[in-house]
Amino acid sequence: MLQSQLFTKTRKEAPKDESSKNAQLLTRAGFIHKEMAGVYTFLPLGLRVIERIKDIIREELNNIGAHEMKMTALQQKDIWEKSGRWDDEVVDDWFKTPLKNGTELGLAFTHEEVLTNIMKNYISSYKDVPVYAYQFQTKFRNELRAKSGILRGREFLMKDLYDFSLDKEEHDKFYEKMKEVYMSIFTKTGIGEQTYLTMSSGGSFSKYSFEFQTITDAGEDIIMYDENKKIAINKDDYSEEIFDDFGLKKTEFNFKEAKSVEVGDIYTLGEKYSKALGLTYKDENGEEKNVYMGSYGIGIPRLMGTIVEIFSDEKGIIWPKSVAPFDVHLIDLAQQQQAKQIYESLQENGVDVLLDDRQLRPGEKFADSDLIGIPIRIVISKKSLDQGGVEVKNRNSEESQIMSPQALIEFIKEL
RNA sequence: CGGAGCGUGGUGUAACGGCUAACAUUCUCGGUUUGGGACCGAGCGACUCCGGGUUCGAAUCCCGGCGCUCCGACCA
Repeated sequence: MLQSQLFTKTRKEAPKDESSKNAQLLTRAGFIHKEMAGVYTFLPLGLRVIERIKDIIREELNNIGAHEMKMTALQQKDIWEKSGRWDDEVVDDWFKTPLKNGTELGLAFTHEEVLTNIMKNYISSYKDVPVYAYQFQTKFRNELRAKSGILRGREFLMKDLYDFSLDKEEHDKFYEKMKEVYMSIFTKTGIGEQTYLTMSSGGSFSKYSFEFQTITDAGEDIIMYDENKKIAINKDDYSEEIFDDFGLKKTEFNFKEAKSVEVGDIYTLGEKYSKALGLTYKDENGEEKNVYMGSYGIGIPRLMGTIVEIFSDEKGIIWPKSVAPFDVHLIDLAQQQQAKQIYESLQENGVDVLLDDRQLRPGEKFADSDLIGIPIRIVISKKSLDQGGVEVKNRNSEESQIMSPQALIEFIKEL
């Protein structure tokens, strides 16, 4: 992409209606635009990051036999009444609205009921399960208080996966697998080191569930975590009881306390929704059984915001390679043909390049580059050409090296 | 939903109840400059969030609304 064609601009100052680091940096660098509290537009750079994150998740989920689909954001009232979740006393963050013909509907806050209802068309035999289906969908939560930039929004993109299993045993196996898959996703997006599989109370479906908590001061949760054993307990649930229930000895752990963000959660739903909506199959003996379910969520903007909270310095964002909007930021200070040639040959080799072809002073280009945070910066200038090529520098290091255009291609391809 | 704070050009700030609402930045034009948001000059850009009230006079004081941020509660 040519930076001269990118319509967004950077700002020196953050708008005063943002105080979280993620929203300040993402706004200043031109990744997001706030529409209202908790509601953000993702601009071209921001969308690229979203798509990179989605790609990582997709690859992991497709690997274990899950299939992507896309459900609707408008949902009918009656399937929610069957599970009892239409009631404001049960779920208090609905956005509900009547149609012109009077029919009441809800804006999606989750999709258990919807997908369970869909699956009634496709699951009728024990041979039809397990089914693993997921989507990336806009979710609407009528939060009393949106906060922390893109970490808690009223409208946000969520990856939600649901498993439809034969029985508890089959579901449990998948659940264990998802623990690994989630960890792998968070590792690939760059926050593996800070992210802990965390035990917490499980809500209405089961006594306990697991969530993935990433340590950062921007978080609204508090976890007790063991760095070596790589496990944590949500502080709300940190008790003798939980140790007993999991058969663990408190003395075997060295727990520390930290603020954290819940970047993902995995729930066992059991037969709650299959029973409520009548999703059953016939087993080998012709007997009717309820499908056994689980749900697995990751808030995509929240994950993106968490990454920014962790990886930044006083100059701007420092994207992990895997989720950066571009692989390389090519900065042309020479205003000659070489930059265009390198730009094109990098692209031919499958490298995503942002070429800063604007006629600006070097200082401004460097400042923008640091703010936007693309992991590799390549400068082509009179100075670098005199020294025999281009200057390559990582965003997170001060050192740079000169290499020839040919060597550059090889160097980038190997990363 | 309880509490606190804040709403002034696109952005960030200033202005005792009293001149034409100021400064910086962005933007436009001209000049100079080209390895860390450089410099000089000239411009454009505001019903001071909305509605009432007090006053000779309100960005400023009072009431109501709306919006935003933060703390707490909530987060299936």
